[in-house]
Amino acid sequence: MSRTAAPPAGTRRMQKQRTRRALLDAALRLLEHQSLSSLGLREVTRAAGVAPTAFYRHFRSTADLGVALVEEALGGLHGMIAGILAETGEDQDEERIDRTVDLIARHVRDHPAHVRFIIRERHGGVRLVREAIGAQLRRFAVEVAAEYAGHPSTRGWGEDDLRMLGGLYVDQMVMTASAFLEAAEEAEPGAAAERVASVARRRLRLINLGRRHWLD
Amino acid sequence: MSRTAAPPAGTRRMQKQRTRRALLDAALRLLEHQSLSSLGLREVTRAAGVAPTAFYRHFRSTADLGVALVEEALGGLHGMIAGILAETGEDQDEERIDRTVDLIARHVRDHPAHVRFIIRERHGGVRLVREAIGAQLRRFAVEVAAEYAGHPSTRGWGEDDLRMLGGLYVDQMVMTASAFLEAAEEAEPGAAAERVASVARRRLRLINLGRRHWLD
DNA sequence: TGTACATCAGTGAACGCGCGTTCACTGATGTAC
DNA sequence: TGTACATCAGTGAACGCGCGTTCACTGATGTAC
Repeated sequence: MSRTAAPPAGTRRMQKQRTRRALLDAALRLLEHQSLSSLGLREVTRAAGVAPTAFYRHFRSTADLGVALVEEALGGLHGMIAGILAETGEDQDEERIDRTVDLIARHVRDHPAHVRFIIRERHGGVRLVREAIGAQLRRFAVEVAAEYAGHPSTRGWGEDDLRMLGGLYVDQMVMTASAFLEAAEEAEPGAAAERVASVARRRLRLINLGRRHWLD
Repeated sequence: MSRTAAPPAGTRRMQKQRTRRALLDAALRLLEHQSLSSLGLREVTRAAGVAPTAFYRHFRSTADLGVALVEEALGGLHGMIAGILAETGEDQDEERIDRTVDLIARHVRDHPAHVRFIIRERHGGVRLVREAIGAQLRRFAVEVAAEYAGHPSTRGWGEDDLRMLGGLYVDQMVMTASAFLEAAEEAEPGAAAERVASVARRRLRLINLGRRHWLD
């Protein structure tokens, strides 16, 4: 182990990843109380503990960083949705509802900053980020629609109606996530979250009733 | 008509209102492409054609201006909702849906900047504005719930369920307004708007079906 | 293993610029008589 | 109606500050032999 021995391979790449992570984490923290369109490059690097110019080694702009956050926040979620829908059968609406709402609650609890970012920037002032989020949510809607396409409860539905249903479920999930986030800031977070969960379950129950009577 | 005659009463107040309007309009125009949390005071006064310091004669900050915009955008809408619900009877779901969706489409067409502002700042980075919007939307939800409380189709419903229903309708309307706004930016705005209207109508139809079977 | 050179993530100084806020002011409008 | 004073919406200069971006650099890591 001489002092001039070669360093372990990949050290440089790993260090770069660490700095990138620090930038993303700093941005997420700062975005709790402001919008992406007012997030400053110097602000982020200061919070991350690097020089302002280091930013450019990782992102071209804060908008570019925002697009990376969208991928990070939503890119890995596609499996999950299919998971819930596959695990519970067609005639277990209630169980599916409980699982879905629980999963959203847990996700918001575990990743509040990412969730807040998505909800805030979904209609925010940075076009590229708005479009990236929109594209991901449309993918979710298509996936949900595809899942229901094989179910007896939506037999005979047209393509358009299935896509309408998928979009309705996805929007409902996003609104539920948003409500859980707001609940966390109330006086009694636990009680507020339980109220949010109750409303979310009933909304889904009502939508499911509508789905089952769609072709009446 | 001497040159030193007294000016018409209220001239000063009217001129102040005109400047205030110019500031609000300039802000609305600038907010088409950015969020309130990145809107600058100097930016607004420049666009309004007044000195930066004139801003303080009207608002304490851009956040304060934002709260004024919320009141302007949503304050006058409370009558409209009750209007639709009162004009159409309980057994005219289809007509009520058509009227509602048409009214939203028209409102978005006539006041796109206000609608965009509300949708963008509903989850935006400025707390006071977020809370003002949330309070207004909760009022709408309560009003819709109160309207349905007297209807035979929701006889026997609990208070909680009625509020759940009101919130669901209001969220649906906001999402529809947002979709109309996005439609206006697509390649064929007319066709896109018709698609949005179609999806919105079917979503409301499905929710109405759920409502009618809630106590089955 | 050791050496010599190439790569490149992060640095620090410097720039011009627009920001929010303060202050004393101006001059038209409003009011009291 | 005319006069004298008060009010106050809008001005313009000045301030200190943080911004995004450029540039040449440093020194640890990577690579070829």
